[in-house]
Amino acid sequence: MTDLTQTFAALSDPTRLSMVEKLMAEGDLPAGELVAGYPISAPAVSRHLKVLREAGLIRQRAAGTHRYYAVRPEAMQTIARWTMDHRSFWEGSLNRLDSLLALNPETEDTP
Amino acid sequence: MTDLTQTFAALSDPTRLSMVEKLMAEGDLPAGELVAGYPISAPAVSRHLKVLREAGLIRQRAAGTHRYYAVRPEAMQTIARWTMDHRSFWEGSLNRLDSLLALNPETEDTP
DNA sequence: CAAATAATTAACACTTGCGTTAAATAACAA
DNA sequence: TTGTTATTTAACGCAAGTGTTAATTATTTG
Repeated sequence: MTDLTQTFAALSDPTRLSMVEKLMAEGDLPAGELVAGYPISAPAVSRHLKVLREAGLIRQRAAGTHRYYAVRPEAMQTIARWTMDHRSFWEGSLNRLDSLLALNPETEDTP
Repeated sequence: MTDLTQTFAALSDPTRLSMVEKLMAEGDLPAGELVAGYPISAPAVSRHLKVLREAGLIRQRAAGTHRYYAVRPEAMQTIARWTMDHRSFWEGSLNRLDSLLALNPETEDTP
C-alpha cells in the first residue's frame, strides 16, 4: 500500500470522508463531538479516527481526558498534488472547469 | 457509498491506482496489455477494471475481440474539484505549494 | 481514595475485497 | 466448422474492514 492508496482507502468510507470534511469545516474537534454526530458507537468512531490518523490524514492533540482531532493540510495537499500532476490529462477535456479550479474555486460552474 | 467515496475506494488498491496512472500516461490500452503489466491473473485484472468502470473512473470501448480502456477525465476532475472545494483549508498551511499546484504543476518544489 | 467521564482496546460476528483456477462468451482465422 | 485468441464470469478460499458490547486506561472531581 503506497502513501496515496492508503490516503484514498482512508477516504473510501462515507463516515470517514464526512469526518474529514467536518473537521476541515469546523476545525479541531474532540472525539466525543464526532461520536455525537454519527449513528455509530464510540468505539466505531474511535477506530475510524485511528484509520485516518494512521493514513496521515488527521493528527491528535491531547487535552486532559479529551483527544482533539484535526485534518493535516499536508494530506490534502498530497491529493491535490496528485490530481495536478495529471492535470495535462484531464484539463480542457470537458469544459472550462480546469481554469475554474485553478483560479477561482468558489465560483459555480457556468452553464 | 457516495460518488466520491466510491471513487476513492476504486483508487485505494495499488494495482488499480497504477492502472489508472498507466492509462493516463499511455492513453487507451486493451485489457491484455494491462494483464501483461501486472503479476496477477487475467481474471483479477478484469475485475479491477470492472471496479474502476463501475466507479466511473474508466470507460470501455470494444474493437473486435479487444476491449480498450481509458480514464474518464470527469472522474479526475471530480477529485480535483473536491480538493479545490476545500482549498481554503489547506492552502498556505505549509509552504507555497498551493501556488505551485495552481499555476505550475511541472515545477519541482524549491528547497 | 472512590466515582465519574472520555476515550481506547479487546473479542467477536458478519460482510466485503482480492486472489486463484475452471468454465463460458465472443470474434477471428484456417 | 473447428480451433485460437481475447476477455469475462463463476465458484471458491482467505484476509481485511466495520459494526457491536464488554473491559481497560487515563484524567478529573468529590
